[in-house]
Amino acid sequence: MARLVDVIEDMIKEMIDENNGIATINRSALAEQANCVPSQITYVLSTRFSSGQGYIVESRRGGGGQITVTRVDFLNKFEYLKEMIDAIGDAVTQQQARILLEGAVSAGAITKRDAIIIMSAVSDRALGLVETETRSKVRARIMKNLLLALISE
Amino acid sequence: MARLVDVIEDMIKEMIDENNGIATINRSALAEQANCVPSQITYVLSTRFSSGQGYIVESRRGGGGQITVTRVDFLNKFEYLKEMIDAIGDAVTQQQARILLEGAVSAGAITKRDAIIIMSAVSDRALGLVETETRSKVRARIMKNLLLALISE
DNA sequence: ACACTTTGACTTTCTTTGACAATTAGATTA
DNA sequence: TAATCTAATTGTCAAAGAAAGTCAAAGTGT
Repeated sequence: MARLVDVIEDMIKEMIDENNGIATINRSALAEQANCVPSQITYVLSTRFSSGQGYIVESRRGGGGQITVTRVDFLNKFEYLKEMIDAIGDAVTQQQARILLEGAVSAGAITKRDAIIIMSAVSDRALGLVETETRSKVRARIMKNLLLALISE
Repeated sequence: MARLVDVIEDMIKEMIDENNGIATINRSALAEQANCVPSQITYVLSTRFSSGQGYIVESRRGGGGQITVTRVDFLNKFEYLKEMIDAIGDAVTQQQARILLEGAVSAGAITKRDAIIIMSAVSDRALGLVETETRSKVRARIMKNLLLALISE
């Protein structure tokens, strides 16, 4: 028979998958669903969802309390940004920049906020004073610097 | 079910938003609206609108008494960034940019992280391809765009 | 034998409620 | 006018309620 820990682990992972990388758990409700005591959930969380395993677990006690489990993918994020920097290369147009940033957001590599910030720095409006011949090159350079700053922080 | 505290917190924040950063509250009326005892309002105020969270709460008892909640952080931040944009003007050197950003961080107007990001976009390294005569002007333009993006987010 | 699971009693934290106290503006009275 | 009363407000505090956390003892599988 499958071990309880495994059952619960799967349940939580499924919740995470179904919900964009974030599961919001009501401990006692989940315990009831899995037919076990609430502290079992705590046990699974601490043995299978540690930060070393790529998860962030936050919780609140008291009325309306809850546990949230977030899956973070540092490696992928890092890889993604590196590839993005490659893709930018020596020059990038405003359109290309926008597309790259949108892709990064939906891949979860950067936040929407950061995308907006970066876009505001490399828009044609921001770079209006740069001659059109070099503009795409300047844009590429700024954008790569911004992405590197995001990575190494 | 949504927590009562959260509901009330949102109600108050909405009032603040709708009214220029200042909410004037009648405790018992708000309690009735939220379907709770008046002291619940007091509880929310003390746990969610402390000065550490950027709010000033003042009150008066007795006939015609009331509670006012003022948001300070956002206003100050906003003002600070506006002045910063003024200070940048048409042109700004790398040194000046760094000093302005450090000031903004210690004033709490922007986070250290954002300062690093902005600096990475306006450093001489990022703007290396821009001719030296126009570089300070380009830098000013990018920096102002970035700050505006921060403000309006 | 050992490491890992499962259970449950007890603890800690946060929220909700209600009774009672303090304060104030305005009306009433001496 | 000055003092007093009254009604309208907010403040305080402790108890009850609603989660999640801890830890040690008992159970299981290899």
